[in-house]
Amino acid sequence: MTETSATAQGATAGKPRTRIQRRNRELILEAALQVFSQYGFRGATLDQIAAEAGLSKPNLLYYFPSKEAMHEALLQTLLETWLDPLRALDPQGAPLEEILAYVRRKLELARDYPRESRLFANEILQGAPRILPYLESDLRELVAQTCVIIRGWTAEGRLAPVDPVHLIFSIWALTQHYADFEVQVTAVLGEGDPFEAAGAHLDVMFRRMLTP
Amino acid sequence: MTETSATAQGATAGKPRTRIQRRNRELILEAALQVFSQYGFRGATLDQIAAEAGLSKPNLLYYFPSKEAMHEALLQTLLETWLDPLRALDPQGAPLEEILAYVRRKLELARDYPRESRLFANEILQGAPRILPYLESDLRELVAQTCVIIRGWTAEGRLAPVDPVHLIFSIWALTQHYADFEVQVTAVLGEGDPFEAAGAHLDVMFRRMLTP
DNA sequence: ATTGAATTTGACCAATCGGTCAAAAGAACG
DNA sequence: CGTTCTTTTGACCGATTGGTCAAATTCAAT
Repeated sequence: MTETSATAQGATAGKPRTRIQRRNRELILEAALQVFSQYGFRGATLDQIAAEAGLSKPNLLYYFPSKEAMHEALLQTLLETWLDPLRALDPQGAPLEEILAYVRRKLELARDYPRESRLFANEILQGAPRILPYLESDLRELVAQTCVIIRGWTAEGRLAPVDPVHLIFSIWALTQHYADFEVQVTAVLGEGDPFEAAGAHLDVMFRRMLTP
Repeated sequence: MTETSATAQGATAGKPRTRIQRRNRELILEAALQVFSQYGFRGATLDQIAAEAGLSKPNLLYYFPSKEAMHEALLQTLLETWLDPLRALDPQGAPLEEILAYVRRKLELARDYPRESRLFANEILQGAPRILPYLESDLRELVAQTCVIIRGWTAEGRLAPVDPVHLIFSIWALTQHYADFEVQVTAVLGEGDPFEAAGAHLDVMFRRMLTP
């Protein structure tokens, strides 16, 4: 009672309860990802997302209070999973193999979740208005920790001397490029999966760069 | 006479004649670059561009027939200058130094014209609807030619064996990353110019990668 | 100063934007 | 079956979108 707005009760706060809620939220987020990743937040429209999801516009707003809420939901789940591979770097492991595994995992992400990569790219291009605080706190801290690990490896002579931060930037740039600039890559390369050749290329390159 | 629309006569077709036309077209393109590079074509609005340029919206449309015309004008001048450095690769030069010079020049472009880089990134992210034909023809051809040069160098043993196309992709990815993801880079790095350290880093990395 | 062209703008337009709401339609359960 | 809660939607809202247009202003050259 009290004040029940038109919004789904279980949808906004707490987890979705019924299976139809789960299904439709999934449908909407999938469609929103498709549209946001291509046109960015401002360039995307609710009508587009609604059409893509096969739902009516008011129905979208029954599950999410606003366009921004959809975007935030996507960014949140993205950030959670996006940087996990970096956290998986094991200081005890073999340095070169650890980094190569990270590169491989990151390239897999670009191949399997290119839209998520583009969603992130769009957000950054627009000045990261919604995730800047996160970048300056959590991400920055995570990078700093990883740099300690890398510096340790180089100090032990198990890794060629490298600027650790820019090494990380390099990995991000090289792997995400194949997702974010996929159109350009395939336009230049023609048909065929670019990721296989890219994987081999990156493996060789990083091996040369980092072998002591 | 005949049919003079409200559009500037010398502005649409041919080069701008009066200095006030030159100045205002410049003002508009500058503002349009600012807005388009941040929000992409769909996310940008004429009111935003008008405000940025300090002109009224109808005045914008006096110099350009449409929003799309502004975007096209920007993309065209961009494409002309963007790939010149690649054309400057000299098959007679020292392979490693030629490539390093290209990397340096590309990084300078990212530092001095980050908005142009982001404009391009936005266009690609949206599926390159306006420049795909160019990518599939001119760019593809240029890359193919460059690959011949690189393959020649490796065949002569003056360059470590590399997949030439993916080497080019790597250069693009690494240099443009500092322009397109500038917000993220500075968020992680804190204040200070990232380009100096990036330049040193890339120099070392590519030297290791490509020294036979 | 006057004229004729170039430039600027306020008012306006149809279409689309994100979002609201009451009412209809569908499920769930006795 | 009827009832209650959930889900869906058509109609609608004010604001903003890209773009038009006639009138007003400024400019350049006599």
